[in-house]
Amino acid sequence: MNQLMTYEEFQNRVGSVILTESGNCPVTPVVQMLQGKWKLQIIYELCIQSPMRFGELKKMLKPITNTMLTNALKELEADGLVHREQYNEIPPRVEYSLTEKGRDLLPIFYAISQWGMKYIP
Amino acid sequence: MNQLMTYEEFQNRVGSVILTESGNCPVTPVVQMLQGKWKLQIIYELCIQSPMRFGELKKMLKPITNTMLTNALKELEADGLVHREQYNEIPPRVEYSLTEKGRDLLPIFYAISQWGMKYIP
DNA sequence: GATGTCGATATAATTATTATACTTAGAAGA
DNA sequence: TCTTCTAAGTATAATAATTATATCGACATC
Repeated sequence: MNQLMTYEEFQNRVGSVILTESGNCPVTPVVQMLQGKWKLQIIYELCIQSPMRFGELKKMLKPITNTMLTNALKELEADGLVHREQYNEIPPRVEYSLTEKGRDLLPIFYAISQWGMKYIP
Repeated sequence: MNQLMTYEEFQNRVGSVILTESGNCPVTPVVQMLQGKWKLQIIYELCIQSPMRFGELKKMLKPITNTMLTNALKELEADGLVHREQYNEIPPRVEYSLTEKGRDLLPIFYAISQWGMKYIP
């Protein structure tokens, strides 16, 4: 079982438990990492445009609060998905961008958007 | 823009806003539909094995509570992703399975598992 | 001076999730 | 008969996550 497994192989094997080389589930921890009301949406915005300032992200995710955006970005940075670049200007400027690890989540959004294209009216 | 868009086309276009034919975002509503601490994990379990009884699901998702499993399954059913089949026996037996709409989420889990294979130690 | 900017932080109020106990109708065992 | 057990929930209260609102800091502009 490796990362070159095709979708057809995945389909055939998903009936049994799929594990990484070290015996872990490759799905559950990722789902947990992306858990939280805003994380996926933040990452998707950064897929569309990157880098993005704090205020731009806030505008795109409109009803989000400062608290949640700050906390989510901190956790995404801690997980290595997002890079934070701070410029020492007044008023402050902070830019967020996806790391390679974060950009590698793009296929997930492709799959989501394919589903959405099919089922969202 | 249609659902036959390849991943390469998606990659090239994700820099601009991607929309369904009716002008909606095909990602955000799906993300919101799958929001909540347990929904993705429940669907993944049902990808692995289906149908599954309430108690089996509960065992697989171990620390989940009755309340959350019940509520999440109700919402997944309301969204047409999960089918609930109740048998009038004592003690009761209720089996949950994925609908076609639910099974079509499988590519999302494939993408997630590919990422997990690459990044989870 | 007074006001505005931007990326936060602080606090309290509201939801979401968890923990615990309980319900149901009958089967099986004592 | 009477108690115990089952499976799929429901009811209630406690805890955690999210939201609403106000504020900070250092400087620029009015």
